[in-house]
Amino acid sequence: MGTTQLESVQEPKYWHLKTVLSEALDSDFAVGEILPNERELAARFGVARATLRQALEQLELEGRLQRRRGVGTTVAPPRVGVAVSTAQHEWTGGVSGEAWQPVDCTMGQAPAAVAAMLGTAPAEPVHVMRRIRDTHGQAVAAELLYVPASSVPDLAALDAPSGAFRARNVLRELHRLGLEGQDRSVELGSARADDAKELDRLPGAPVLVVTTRYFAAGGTAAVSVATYRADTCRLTFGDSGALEISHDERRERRAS
Amino acid sequence: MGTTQLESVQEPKYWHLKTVLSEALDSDFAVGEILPNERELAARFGVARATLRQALEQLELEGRLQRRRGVGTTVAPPRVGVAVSTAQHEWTGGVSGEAWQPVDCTMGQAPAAVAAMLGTAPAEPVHVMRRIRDTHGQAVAAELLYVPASSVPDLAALDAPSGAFRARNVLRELHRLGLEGQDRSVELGSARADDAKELDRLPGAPVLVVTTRYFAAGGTAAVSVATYRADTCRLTFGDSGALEISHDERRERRAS
DNA sequence: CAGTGGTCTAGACCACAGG
DNA sequence: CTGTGGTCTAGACCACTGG
Repeated sequence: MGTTQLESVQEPKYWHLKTVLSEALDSDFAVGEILPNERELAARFGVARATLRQALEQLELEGRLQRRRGVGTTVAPPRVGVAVSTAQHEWTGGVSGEAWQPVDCTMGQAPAAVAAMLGTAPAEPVHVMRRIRDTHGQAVAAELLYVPASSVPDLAALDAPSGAFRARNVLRELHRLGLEGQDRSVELGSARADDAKELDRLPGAPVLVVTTRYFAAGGTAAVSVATYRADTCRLTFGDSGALEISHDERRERRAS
Repeated sequence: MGTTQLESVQEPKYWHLKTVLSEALDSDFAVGEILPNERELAARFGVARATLRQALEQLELEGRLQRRRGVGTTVAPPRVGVAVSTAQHEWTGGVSGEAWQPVDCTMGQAPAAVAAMLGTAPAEPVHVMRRIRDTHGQAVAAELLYVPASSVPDLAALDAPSGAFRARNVLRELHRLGLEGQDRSVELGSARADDAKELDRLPGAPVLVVTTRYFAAGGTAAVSVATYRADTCRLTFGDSGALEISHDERRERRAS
């Protein structure tokens, strides 16, 4: 039977669907526009809702769509370039109220993996600081910063026991140490419940986990574990924090 | 310990399952060990296979599991740290046969977004080079390197029209230019069919897309789009390419 | 309240790896 | 060939958002 170039090779339906939807997004939809609901779309394409959802999930993973329960599916704006500076910006950021905003700071214990990086015993008390990073009014990252008590020995004992005030004091002490270098890694993860809440996502949402080791005074002074929303963020490194690639083409970079 | 009572809040089953499995992986399984098959596991936990799969997908996303059609589900080794050097290593890597291994090189046309970064017209001919990066005998990344013809004017016209030989010649010419700087971004993506094949994954598999702009001679000499397997890789930056974080840092952090 | 996306079920068949 | 994970279906109910 000379099947007339039927589409049904062995490409999964959801994959083909994703392609079709992707092209439709490029041509027929504007950023922020809401799509028909899932049942409607599934019916329109003649597939089960689960299959349609598989395609939508992929597109959301790629930052093309945004889905919110009770609301609907909207066309996502291009990913935001977020600078993960090679410099000391975020180190002092909490102090100057720049990118990172301290939320809380308590004494606690570092997870085993973090303790290993700090070179401390797992039971050694550390300051555990919570910081949030905003961009354009949107929370894009949640961080846990682990600072061994031994890194900031001069912290006044009469400090507030916790809270944003204490956070600023810890950061100030860290800043006085100076920063000799840092060491960073990026990997894919899924948001824990607490991070998800800060980032306004559901638990399990894909995130980029940036682990940074800060060196000062000949040792590891602190370790930061920052989780960035993978759907909306593009991490940028290096000199110019304004790389411009995404699903949308735009000239930038005038030879000024 | 048996099932206690207050487990049944409104935590999704797959989320709870994931937690249980994760702990089981830590305590009862060795790296490389194969798990019972999905139907068996689903029955054992009293859930539908689809629900069990949702938990497995999360664990695979976090690099804890590896699943292969026709084979089974195995416990994954810790993610391998892959250095995304801040230096010129990979620039010359293809020449010295270091990390990146050139596979092919043809004349072609850059995608619109890449052309924008190159500052060239979308129709301008560019060398499109394919490179693969291996670590411990495993392909961890596939790259497309776009080099405008104008960046390597001295390339002999009598070169091979394509292939790995031509790739090396283009890299040699690039190397002669010298490297003034670079600009990098990392974002989450899903593997295209061709990349997936090189990386021995299924299309749509999660990848970390590293886009690098190389500056030389006062302009953008080349653009690289490298896709790293997100399940097995942890990208490292900075001085020491040997960050030591092991796996998960689950931090339940329950407010009293 | 009605409508949305999120979760879950109990099946079915397919593509692939391996003996 | 058998057994595995991958895809797909047609339902159901739940949790959340908004008016």
